[in-house]
Amino acid sequence: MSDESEESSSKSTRELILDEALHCFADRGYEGTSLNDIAAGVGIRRPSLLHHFPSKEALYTDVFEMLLSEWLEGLEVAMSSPASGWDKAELVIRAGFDLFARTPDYVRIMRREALDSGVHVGVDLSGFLRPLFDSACAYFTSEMDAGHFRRHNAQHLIITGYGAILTYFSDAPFIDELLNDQALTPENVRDHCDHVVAFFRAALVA
Amino acid sequence: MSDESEESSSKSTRELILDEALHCFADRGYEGTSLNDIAAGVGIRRPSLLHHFPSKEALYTDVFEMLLSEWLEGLEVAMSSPASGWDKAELVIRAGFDLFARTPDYVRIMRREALDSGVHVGVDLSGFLRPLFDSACAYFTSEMDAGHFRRHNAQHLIITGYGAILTYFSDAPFIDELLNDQALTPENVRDHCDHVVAFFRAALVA
DNA sequence: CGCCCTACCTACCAGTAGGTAGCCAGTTAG
DNA sequence: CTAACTGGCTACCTACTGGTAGGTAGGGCG
Repeated sequence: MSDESEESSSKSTRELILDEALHCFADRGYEGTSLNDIAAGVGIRRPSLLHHFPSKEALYTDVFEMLLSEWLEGLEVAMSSPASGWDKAELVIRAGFDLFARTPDYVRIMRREALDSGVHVGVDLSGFLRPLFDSACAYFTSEMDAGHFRRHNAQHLIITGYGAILTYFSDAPFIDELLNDQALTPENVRDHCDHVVAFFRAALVA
Repeated sequence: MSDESEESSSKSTRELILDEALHCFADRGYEGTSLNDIAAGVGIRRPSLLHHFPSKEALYTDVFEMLLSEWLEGLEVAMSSPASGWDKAELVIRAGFDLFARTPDYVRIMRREALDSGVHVGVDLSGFLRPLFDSACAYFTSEMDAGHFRRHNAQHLIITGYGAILTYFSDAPFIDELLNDQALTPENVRDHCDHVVAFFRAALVA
């Protein structure tokens, strides 16, 4: 906390605002977050915040584009790996877990956006993600055609995986309560990742 | 629509308010929904709405208790079935799909509540669901001990299933865009249910 | 020195939120 | 017939929202 809220020296005010906004929007949603909340978290007044961003919506859009660029980068790297067969699927799953564990706030914002069907964000969310989705579909389809994976509908498969993986991070507070444990500790994330990998392997690899 | 917003004869105003509130809260969240929105949807003014419910929070809590009682009833019936082995697991999955397909608004409210870690609702969410969770855990553990299912960590397994199934309904608007199709048509729900059943069967049954 | 610019501030705006007070029509009970 | 209750309404309150206007301290620079 101390190196986040006070060190104006290392991070610019603009970056501090983006960080705080990310956290607030993830925690309480777009409507539940006021510009006063964000400004107070940074230690400035609302008008000063609006000096750096023209409007609440623009700030949110900037936060969301930060998210998309980080996700696209992280996932494309894993998905373009030269591995094949189950190795590649496992690599992508583990890369996703690493990525999401590093940025759980992003996951929660994405979830909220999916629930709101992209009302707040100006960018075309599904347009951004469809290339990833299509390439994953193509991969699974070709691997199933080659007989490396059991036959499943590739689109349904990816949606199932998307839900299974993202939920662990987006619903972490709820899972905490259900398990009486911290879902997002490194060892619990690793355990759950291992489980998901083993589960999907059992379902896909004959 | 017509038999929902106007038929004061068949449904009491109180019930009409609960229905409209359910829909609004599911669609735009607690903070994103104003009492004016709900009242307008029912065709009355805000003060008249507050004649039936003492406050926004009380209204929300009532909606949520409606949800919980319906879910508990629906799922407990399926889970207490005398079936065993994979048959019972499939029965519960299909019951869940039926239940969620019938009440997608409930799913979205539950998702929002999990994201907000139960800030708005007075009831103890995880306390309500823990019995279901524990009994599901016990079931899978005993089936795995008996060698009917492949060995997985039961808690992780259920969280994975919870995420995989709920997401299809909570993120339906987003999935619509991704697939260029309506996720919640009866045939698409059935297709996805069949996929999830086959997928989990492949993962669990040796 | 004056000039501009950045980054902050206080004070204010209009609009809207949730909630309350009190009035009024219709129905029902005594 | 009247009293009480129900379920609406208008009018109002306070608190807070996103956003703007205008002012100021201080740094860099010709």
